[in-house]
Amino acid sequence: MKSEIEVFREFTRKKGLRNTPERETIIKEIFATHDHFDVDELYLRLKNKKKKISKPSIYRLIPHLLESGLIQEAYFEDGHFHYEHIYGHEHHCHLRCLRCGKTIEFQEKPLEKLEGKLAEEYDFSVTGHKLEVFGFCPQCKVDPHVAKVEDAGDPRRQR
Amino acid sequence: MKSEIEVFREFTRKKGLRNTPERETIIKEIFATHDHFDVDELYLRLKNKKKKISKPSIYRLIPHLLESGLIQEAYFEDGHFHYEHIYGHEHHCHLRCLRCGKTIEFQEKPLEKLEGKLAEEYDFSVTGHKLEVFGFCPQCKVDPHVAKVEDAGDPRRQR
DNA sequence: GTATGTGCAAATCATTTGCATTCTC
DNA sequence: GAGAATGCAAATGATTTGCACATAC
Repeated sequence: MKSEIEVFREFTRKKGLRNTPERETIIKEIFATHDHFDVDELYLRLKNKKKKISKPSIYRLIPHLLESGLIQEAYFEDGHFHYEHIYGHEHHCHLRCLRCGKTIEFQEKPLEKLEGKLAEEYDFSVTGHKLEVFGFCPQCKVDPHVAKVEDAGDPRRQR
Repeated sequence: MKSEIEVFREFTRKKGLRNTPERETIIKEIFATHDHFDVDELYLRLKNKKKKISKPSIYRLIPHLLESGLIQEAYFEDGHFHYEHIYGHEHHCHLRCLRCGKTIEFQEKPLEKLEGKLAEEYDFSVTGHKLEVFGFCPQCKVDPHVAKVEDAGDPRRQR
């Protein structure tokens, strides 16, 4: 199986883009953990490792990583997107509490049948999907009608 | 079936929130069309109708509408969320082009089995879901490797 | 050699917040 | 009458952009 770096090199070659050491450093860092990441956190991780990468370089790379299929948006929280790398890894979906914002990951059977149907019907080349299921977590559903809980914060706070 | 206004009144009563004419005006406007909406567009629609509603009032209402199940995030594009009202309407999912951002709505069979399983497994009270399928549209997949198309813009531009 | 990428600083712009006032319950 | 909600103006903070320089192809 090709490494993520190789996949990206191929992608840039095909698209007439350029690969750079900065980009490879960012990609390696993204794939260095199994966790989600967001731009700021990724920037800090790189900074801690004494890599001199600017935030704009990260922001400018993300659309390419999305398009190349290496990463995917996972969810939007705390005012910004969180991403997950999907190349070579099981992709997971998210169960989120509408009240406190708590997020749980779960695996679900691939929606391959649906993807195939959509590909045919709309003539799309389908590459993946994102599924979020909403509801109320055990704590928040207990008494969903109390005016004030020790608010864990709005699911959509900040920015 | 209760009207959306009634649903919201009940919600505020149960939660110890307050209902106001401004909020009812906003809710009515949201349900006045079948389309998606975003905050700015909604604000302008109200403005055109000579309703004096401020943007912060809309922003402050949205978390309540999400929690009450009247609306749901549809997708994030052009730097902000787009919402859809789901109360009393068929909810639809989205098929999006990773290249040009084109978005197509489609109906899918309810993922009820999955929702039930998640509810049980995680003790959640599940209220809905959001499914986005990604890929490349007929135009963009034709020659996905050309460096430049008459860019319809980045899917994730602006902010 | 040319066009693309980088870092920096400044600009954007959606969203949030402080505050004085108004209004629901 | 107390606590919420409103509008306004100002603040916040993620993302984008202009620019001069560096560098991949």
